[in-house]
Amino acid sequence: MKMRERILATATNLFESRGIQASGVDTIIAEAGIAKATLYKHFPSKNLLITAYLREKSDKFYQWLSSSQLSKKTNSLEILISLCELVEQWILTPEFHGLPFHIASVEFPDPDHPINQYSAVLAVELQGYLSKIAATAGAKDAEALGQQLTILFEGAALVERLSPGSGAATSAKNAAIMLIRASI
Amino acid sequence: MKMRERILATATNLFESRGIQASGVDTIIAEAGIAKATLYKHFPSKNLLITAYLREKSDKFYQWLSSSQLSKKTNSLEILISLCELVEQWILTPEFHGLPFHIASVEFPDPDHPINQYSAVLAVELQGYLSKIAATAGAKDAEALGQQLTILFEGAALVERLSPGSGAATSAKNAAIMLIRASI
DNA sequence: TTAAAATCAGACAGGTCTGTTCATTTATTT
DNA sequence: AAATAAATGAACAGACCTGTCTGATTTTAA
Repeated sequence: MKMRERILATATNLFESRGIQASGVDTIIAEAGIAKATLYKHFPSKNLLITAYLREKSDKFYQWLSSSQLSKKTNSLEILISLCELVEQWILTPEFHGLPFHIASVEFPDPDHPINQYSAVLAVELQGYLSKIAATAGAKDAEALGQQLTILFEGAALVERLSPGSGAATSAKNAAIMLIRASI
Repeated sequence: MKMRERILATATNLFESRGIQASGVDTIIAEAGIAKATLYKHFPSKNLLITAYLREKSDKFYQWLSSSQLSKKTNSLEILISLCELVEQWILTPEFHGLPFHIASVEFPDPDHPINQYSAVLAVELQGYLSKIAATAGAKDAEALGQQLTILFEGAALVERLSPGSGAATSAKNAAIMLIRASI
């Protein structure tokens, strides 16, 4: 299945550099150097290609987090602070171009559109993931802290994207650490 | 100049309910009940219409803030906490559909595109505005606090838009108040 | 080597978009 | 009432979009 990966990788690059809607199928196949029929054989519609892109990006983020030694920390405060530092790193990675599901939800604002619905699912997934870490770390109100961390994460991703180099990721990390300290 | 306002109001409604790119000129004129030439007389291009929309929305936000009794508070802590409550209210208003300049920057991700550039200007404007309030309230590091409030504001706007009724605005307000208390 | 599957190039349909043009009609103003 | 300005409806150009289809060619497997 080398073709499928190549298409997805090319689409990912275009989606993140030019936007999803702005990346036409013709552009994707030209960039990937393939025929149009080939793309439509692997992804029967552009929506399915976008969905695959969103799923893959989320998966990679969680894989990256779990591949760190996050779960090996014993001190509950350390776990959460490490999480904040990892998220900060993630945002400051040069390949970071904003949270994909969030961008997708803005590009497809219709609540009935499958891309918007899938984006909402991925957003809930993220908040659940962060809340779960807060819970295992023993935060007083894990749900509330999880939501606050989500807000800081998404906000920092936004501001850093709109004003690169403004230090938003670090600023959000510092805010998150303060909230965590107050919640443990 | 009644026509100009009518066009702008109609465009605003469509931009916020369906998205900017998804709202074609033909849809706008049909909804406003006018001829196409009339729209292009008042706004020579769609970009200028979008720009006018963004400018107006920012202006209205600042006007709304300054029309509150925010500046009449004497206690510096009270000023900032009132600000947080006002922003919370703003987000929870039924007419709120996310921060316009932020949505625009996602819909036009090309840094060379005039809409993206104007969005960046408005984003900087917001952070400067919040930092200034933090400074006059006597925060230790007004720039840092201003940025953190911006991140919380934008993040809450995002999450509340993607998951309406999730309490993100209130969650962000509580986080902001904690940061403010630590900074005064 | 032969049969099957995958990929290719490109045309095509049917739709959308922004922006222009023009002759006609409606409002406004003097 | 006459002159000026504004708004109308409708067609048009030129470009782009997703998705389908066809026949030729290449790659893979038996």
